Amino acid sequence: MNQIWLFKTEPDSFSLQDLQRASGQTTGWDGVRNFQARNRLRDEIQQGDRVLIYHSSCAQPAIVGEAEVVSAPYPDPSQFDHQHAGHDPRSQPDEPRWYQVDVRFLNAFANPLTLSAIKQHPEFADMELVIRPRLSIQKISDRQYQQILQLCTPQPAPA
DNA sequence: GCCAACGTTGGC
DNA sequence: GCCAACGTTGGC
Repeated sequence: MNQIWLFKTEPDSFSLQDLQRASGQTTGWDGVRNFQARNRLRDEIQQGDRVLIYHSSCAQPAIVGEAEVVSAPYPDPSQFDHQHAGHDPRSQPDEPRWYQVDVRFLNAFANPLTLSAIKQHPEFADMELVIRPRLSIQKISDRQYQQILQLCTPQPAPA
């Protein structure tokens, strides 16, 4: 059974549109440097899982679209790259500290679901986005996912 | 740009 | 293993 996740990204660094334009509409989701998020990437995420993409630290924080996990977890290569901001001197190739997966673009929502809208909906009160906003890899329940999809789909035009 | 919340580090 | 200091995140 595939799980649904929410990945946060700062659109100034890497946006959903960047993913859409990427080669094969796919990118390695590198740069996660938080242990709980790492544990989920390494131990729980599976190929085929669904990913909601969330834009943070921007004018309109919102869930903006969807992607799909298209690889198994593997060590984040940037941790070994001395030129890279994600370099971690404590990582050894035989004992990597940080992991990533590859994600492929699926779609951009016609109506992005803004954080302020999420906070206005009582049924989202237990979302990790609300109660643990700093965690960068979040779990989404099936029920939450269905509600999010409904809110992100264009509403029929008034008659 | 501010600042509150929170994760990580390191001395003891 | 505690906890103070420090760094980072991210909404506003």
